[in-house]
Amino acid sequence: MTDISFATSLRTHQCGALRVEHVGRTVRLGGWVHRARDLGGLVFLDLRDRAGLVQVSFDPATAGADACALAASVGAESVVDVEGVVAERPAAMRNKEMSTGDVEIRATSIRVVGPADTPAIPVARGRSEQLAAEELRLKHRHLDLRRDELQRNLMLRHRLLQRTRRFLSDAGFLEIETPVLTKPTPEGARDYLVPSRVHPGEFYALPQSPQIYKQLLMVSGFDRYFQLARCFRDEDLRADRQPEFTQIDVEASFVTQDDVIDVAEEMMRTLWQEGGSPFPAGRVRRMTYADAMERYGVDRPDLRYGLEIADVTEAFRAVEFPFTATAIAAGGRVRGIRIPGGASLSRKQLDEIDAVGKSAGVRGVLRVKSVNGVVEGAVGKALGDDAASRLGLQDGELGLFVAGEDRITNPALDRIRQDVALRLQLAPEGVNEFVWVVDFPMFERDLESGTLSAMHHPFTSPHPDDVGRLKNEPWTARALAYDLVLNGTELGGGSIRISDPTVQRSIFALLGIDEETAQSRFGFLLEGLRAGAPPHGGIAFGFDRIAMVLAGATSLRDVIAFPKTTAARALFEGAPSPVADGDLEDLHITLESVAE
RNA sequence: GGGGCCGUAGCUCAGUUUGGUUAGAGCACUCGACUGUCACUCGAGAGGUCGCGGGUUCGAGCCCCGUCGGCCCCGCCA
Repeated sequence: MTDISFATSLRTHQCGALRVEHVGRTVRLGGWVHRARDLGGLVFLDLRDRAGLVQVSFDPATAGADACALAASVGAESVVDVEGVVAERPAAMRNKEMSTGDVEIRATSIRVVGPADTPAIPVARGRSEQLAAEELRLKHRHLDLRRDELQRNLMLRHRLLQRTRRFLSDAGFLEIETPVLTKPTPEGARDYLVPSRVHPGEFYALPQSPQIYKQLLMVSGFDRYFQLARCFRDEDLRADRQPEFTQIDVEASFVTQDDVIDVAEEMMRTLWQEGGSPFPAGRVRRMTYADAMERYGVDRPDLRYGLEIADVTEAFRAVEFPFTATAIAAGGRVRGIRIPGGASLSRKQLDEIDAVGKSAGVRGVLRVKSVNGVVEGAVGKALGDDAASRLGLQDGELGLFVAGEDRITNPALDRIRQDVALRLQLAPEGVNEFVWVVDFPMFERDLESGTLSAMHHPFTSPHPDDVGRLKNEPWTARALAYDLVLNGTELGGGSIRISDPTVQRSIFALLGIDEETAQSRFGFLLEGLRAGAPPHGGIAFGFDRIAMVLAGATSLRDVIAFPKTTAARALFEGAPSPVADGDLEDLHITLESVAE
């Protein structure tokens, strides 16, 4: 790191940056009063800035009685201007828990330059004291952001942003900004709409992603593009979902899937290094979507632990066993996971796991224990003496099986698998298991209506081997689409795009978008593709999620300076809020009564 | 749209099971004492629309209905 001077006209050093090497220097500091200790004659203030804490001592002999009195009376979180001398602390008075704990400032003067009200929520907190309720922390965000944890998170976020820019810029990618006021897209998530004042009845939309713009930049010849793009989606929120969020948006021309994956993987490796978290050596493994669904029941498998899904349909096929018979007869399968050491799960825990399965849609979870090579109970009776081997159960293993169609059992097995891993603490600490999931299907098919929708987005190129399937069985066609998954969380995804306007039209047709609709919604893209489009593709990463993972946070709110609540409210600034009638008139908007 | 948990002093919580005198504790705050503390210590004090509205009851922080807000999850998020 380069040595930056934080000295200004009003201070010589940062509080938290003082060390033994500064001993003897006369310093002037500005900072927040973190905590005060008034011993009567002596007064100690812990002074805080973004670099950390430093102890300032006030002795009547050096600072004078007035300065001591002022130091004793200044309220927590006030900003003070202190002058003094850096002194080495006697051995017995050092504080090993402070990075500045070998020194203190012997103050000669103090001024209160920013007096503070008693803080609504505490900033300085004792070791065992609870954090204030998140509602209050969001309401008084300026105070909450003073806490060490959030300071560190936002400083990490800054470093990750800079590292991303440097990595991509060094790799020849150009940072190009795209509009925030853009065109509504009926596909995908709900748009945030912005009314136009000069065009009555017409609206802009905030972008869900810069997808079409970045493709047009490829058409324009900008080869390699990136953007730390703000995106907006008006959908219900979760701990890992905010209505506005930041994507690392990347697109490149004359590339294949492997080219995109190579760059993206190297970028992730760089960011994990910046975040100080281990990134596995060598190439990130790849798994097909079909494989992920078969072995883990999801398209974003957590590979920190085993518990792979096994198909035991054959063991039950010729057996009269009510739990499985109807499912098999209906063309379903019997699948489940085998848990080494699963015998330690209590009856109550197994009932809870059963409830997890049921809430995910299966009729129940079959529990099978192998003890001394023998499977007891109804399953043992039905399958016979070799039940354990037919189910692949090692001695002492517990099998949890469900029966039915894959589309039901996959999500159930996924949840059961995660639930068991959590109970048995199977995911090792500090381990990062990355995996590229590739060969996603082109489409999702609604079973009732038979309509197709794009799995990734409607500009995704079909897999060259599956183009022939588009005509008669498009729902079996794979796409050139890929996701990067870490420990069961999707970090980002992308695809090779369609660069041939004819292909794009045929995909629109499959999605039920007729020529006229395609023209009105995506005309500018189609026109671009007709103007000579290079083969291109890209990827987008959820930057906030990456920051969250690397900060060790459990909520996106802890890595965003001013986040929204789960109801998409901003408690600090109070948005959204009603506006004056006149403002609405200008926008040609009349409200229906919202009073009710 | 649905399910779950939560809302009592500035903050964190107890009190709600089984309705009953004046709603408690720790921290913070105010005042006082204290010259080596570092979550300083000690003494005293102040501080409450029990989220809000309605209902049941002789009586509601506690029971019922509604509502607002926060968090977690399902649906949703091309």
